[in-house]
Amino acid sequence: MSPRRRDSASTAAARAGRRTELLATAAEVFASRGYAATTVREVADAAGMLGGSLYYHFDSKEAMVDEILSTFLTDMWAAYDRVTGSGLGARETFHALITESFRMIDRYRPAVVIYQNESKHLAANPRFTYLVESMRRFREMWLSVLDRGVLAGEFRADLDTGLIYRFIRDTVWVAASWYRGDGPLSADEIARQYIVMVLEGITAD
Amino acid sequence: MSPRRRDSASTAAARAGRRTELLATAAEVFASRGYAATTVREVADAAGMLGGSLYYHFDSKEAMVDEILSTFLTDMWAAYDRVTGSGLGARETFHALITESFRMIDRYRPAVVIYQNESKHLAANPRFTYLVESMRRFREMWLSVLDRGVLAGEFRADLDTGLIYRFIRDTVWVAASWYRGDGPLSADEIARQYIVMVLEGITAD
Amino acid sequence: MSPRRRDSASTAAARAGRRTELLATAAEVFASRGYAATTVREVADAAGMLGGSLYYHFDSKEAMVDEILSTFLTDMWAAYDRVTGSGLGARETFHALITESFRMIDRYRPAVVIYQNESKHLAANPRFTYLVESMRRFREMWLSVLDRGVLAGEFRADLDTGLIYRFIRDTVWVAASWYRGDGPLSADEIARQYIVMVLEGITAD
Amino acid sequence: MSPRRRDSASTAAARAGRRTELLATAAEVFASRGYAATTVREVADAAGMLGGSLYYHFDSKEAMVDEILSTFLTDMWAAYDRVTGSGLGARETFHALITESFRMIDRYRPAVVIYQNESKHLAANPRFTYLVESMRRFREMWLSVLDRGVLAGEFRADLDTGLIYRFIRDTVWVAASWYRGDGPLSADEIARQYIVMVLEGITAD
DNA sequence: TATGAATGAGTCTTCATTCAT
DNA sequence: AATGAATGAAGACTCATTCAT
Repeated sequence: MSPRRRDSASTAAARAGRRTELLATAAEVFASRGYAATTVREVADAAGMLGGSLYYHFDSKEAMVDEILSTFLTDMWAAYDRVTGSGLGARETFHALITESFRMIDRYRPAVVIYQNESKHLAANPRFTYLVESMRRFREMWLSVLDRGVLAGEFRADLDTGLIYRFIRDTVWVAASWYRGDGPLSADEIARQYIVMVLEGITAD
Repeated sequence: MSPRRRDSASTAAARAGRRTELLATAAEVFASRGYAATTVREVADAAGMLGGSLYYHFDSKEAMVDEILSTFLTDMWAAYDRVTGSGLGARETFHALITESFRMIDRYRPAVVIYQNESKHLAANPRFTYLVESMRRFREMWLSVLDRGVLAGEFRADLDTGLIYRFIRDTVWVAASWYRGDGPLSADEIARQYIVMVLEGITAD
Repeated sequence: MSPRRRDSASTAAARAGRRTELLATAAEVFASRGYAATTVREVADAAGMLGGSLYYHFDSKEAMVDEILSTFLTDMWAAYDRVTGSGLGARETFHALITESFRMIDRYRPAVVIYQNESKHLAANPRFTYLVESMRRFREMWLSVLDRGVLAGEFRADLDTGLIYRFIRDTVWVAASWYRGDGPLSADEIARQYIVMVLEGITAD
Repeated sequence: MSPRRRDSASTAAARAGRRTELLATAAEVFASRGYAATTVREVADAAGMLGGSLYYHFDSKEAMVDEILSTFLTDMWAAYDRVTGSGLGARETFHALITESFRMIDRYRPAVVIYQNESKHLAANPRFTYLVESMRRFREMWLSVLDRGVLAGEFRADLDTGLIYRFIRDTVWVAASWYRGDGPLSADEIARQYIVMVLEGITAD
C-alpha cells in the first residue's frame, strides 16, 4: 500500500463518517421539527455550517430524508427477514418481531419518527415508492403472523385481524416519539411489557 | 318574531354555518397534507374560492387550526368530564373513556389527525398553550384511572402504568389516521374490539 | 314648489352634506396615518360603515384625496387672489398672505397636512397635475412679493430670495402638523408672531 | 499581521461596506417614494438585485429604516452634544446648532427626509421608541437655548419660545427635502442665511 | 470543504375594488 | 344607502438551491 492509497482510503472513510454524522444531525432535526417545517439552514446550523455548504455533501433536502429512511428500512427489513425466516411459531414470531421493532426504535429513533410522521406525505413522490412497498410488506408480514396464530389456536378468533394489525403497527412505531435511550426502561423491557399487554391484556387474573 | 328578527337570525346563522363549513374543509386539507405543508391556496381551492378570500373569514392560517383544535378539544373534554364525573369504577371508566374517544374520532376525524400530528410543533407557540394543558389533563386522567384500577385489583400490578398510559393514548388517537366513517366497522365496534384486546389480550383461552 | 321637488332638494342637500362629512372624516384619517398607509377600511371604520360602502359615495380612494385637496386649494387660491389683487405694498402683502395661510391651516388642517406630506408623491399621477401647477403659482407669488420688497427697499437685498421663499413656504405649511384649533394661540396670533420673527428677527434690540 | 488576519479583516470590511452601500440606496428610495409606499422590490432594483436577496443582509424592511435612522441620529446627537457641552453663550450655541443641523442635512439628506416624513408614524412602533426620545431631547435642547437667550437679553422676550422652537425645528429639517449637495449654495452658506433671517429678520435697516 | 452572496419560485397576507342583495 | 362576500393583484418575506471563491 502506497502512502497515497492509505491517504485516500482514510479520506474516503472520513468522508463517509462525515456524511453519516450529518445525516444523524439532519434526522434529529427533521424528527423534532417535522420535515416540511425544517429548513435546510436549521439542519446546517445544527451541523455547524452554513446552509449552502450542505450541498457539497447532498444533492437536496429530499436526498437527505431519502438516505435517512432507506438506511433505516434496509436494516429493519434485514432484521425482520431474519425473524420470519427462522421457522418460529406465530406466538414466538410475534414476540421476536415486537422485540426487534423496539430495538429499531432504540437504534434509529429519529428515522422512525420521520418514517411515522412523513411517510404518508412523502409516498406521493415517485422517489419514495419504496415507502409504499415497505408499508405493504409490513402489513402482509403482520397479517400472516396473526392469521397463522388464529389458525393454530394461539390467538383469539373473535377479533378482526386487520384491526389488530393496525393497533399493533401504530402503537409500536408511535413509541418512537417518546422513547429516550437514557430513560428508566430499556427497549427490551418496553417490548416485554408491550407483549404482555397485547397478549394477555391488562386485566388482573 | 318580527321579519326583521327572523332575517338577522337567519343571516347570523348562515354566517356561522359558512364559517363551520370552511373550517371543516380546512381541517380536511390540513389533516391530509399536514398543516405546515398545506398552503392557504390549497384550502381556498378546496373551498372553491381564492386564497385571499379566506381572510375575510379568518385572521390567519394559524387562526384556522386554532379554531379547529379548540372546538374539538372543548367538546372532547365535555365528554370526558361527563364520564369521570359519573362515579364509575376503574374498569367501567376505562370502557367509557375508550368508547368516547372513538366517538370523537368519528365526529372530529380531521381535527384529531391534526391534533395528533401537529400538537407538538404548535405547542411551542404561545397561542396554543391550551394544547399543552390538554395533554397534561389527559395524562392525569388516564393515570388516575389506571392507578385506581390497580389498587382495586382490577388491573395487573406488574406493568408500568406510565407505559400503559402512553400505549393507550397513542393507539387510540392514531386510529384517526386510518378510520373512515363509511368503513365496515363502526366506531363503537372498533372501541369494543380495542377494549377486548387491551383488557383481555389477544391470546386465546 | 311641489312636495316632490322639495323632497328631492332636501335629499340632494342631505347627500351633499353626507359627502362633505365623509370627506372630513377621510381627511382626518389620511392626515394622521398618511395617505398610502391608510386603508379604505380605516376610513370606513371612522365613518361608521363598511369598506365597500364608501364606493357608493366615491369612485375610489384616489377620488377622495382628490376632492379633499382640490376643495382646499380652490378656497386657498381665492383668498390669495383677493390679497394679491388688492394693490397692497410688499410688506403688507407679506403680512396678509401669512395671515391668510394660517387661517387656511385653521380651516383645513387635515387637508393641509395631506397637501404637505403627499403632494410630491401624488404629483406624479396625471390626475393631480393641478398640484404641480399650484406649487408653481405659489412660488411665483412669493418670489414676486419678495422681489418687489427688495426693490422697494423694504426687504434686505443680501439674502437669496429663492432660499427665503423656501423657508417661508415650508414653515408656514408645516405648522399644520402641530396646530390645534383649541390650542392656547389663535391662528391670527401665531401668524403675528411668525411675521415678527421673519420680518424683525428674534434678536433683542 | 498574518495573511489570514488581513483576509478576514478585508472580508469583514467589505461586508460592512456592502451593508452601508445597500442602506444608502434604501435611504434614497425611501426618501423619494416614502417609506410605506416603497416596495422592497424597488429598493432591490435600485441596488441591482432581486427582492428576496435583500433579506440576506437585513431582517426586514423595518430593520432597514431602523438602521438608517439610528445611524443618523447617533451621529447627530454626538454633534449636538459637542456643541452644547462647549460652554458657549445662547447666541453662539444657536449659531452652532443651526450650522451643525445643515451639515447633517448635507451628510444624511435621505435619512433626514425619512426622519421628517415618517417619524410620527414609525414612533407608534415599540421598535422606534428612540425616535420619541430623540424628539423630546431635541425639544428640551432648543427650549433651553432659547430661554437662556431670553434671560441673557440676547433674544426678544415678547415671543413664545415654544412657537419659535417649532418654527426652527420644522424649517431646518424640512430643508432636507429640497437641499441638493451639488446646488449653488453650500450647507454652511444656507445655514448663514438662515441664521441671519431668524436672528435679524428680513427687514432692511 | 466550506463560505458568502445571490436567485427565483412560492408563501402568507393585505387591500382597493366589485357586486348581488 | 349600506352589507357581506368575494376578487385579484400586489407586497413582505422565506427558503431550497446555485455558484464563484
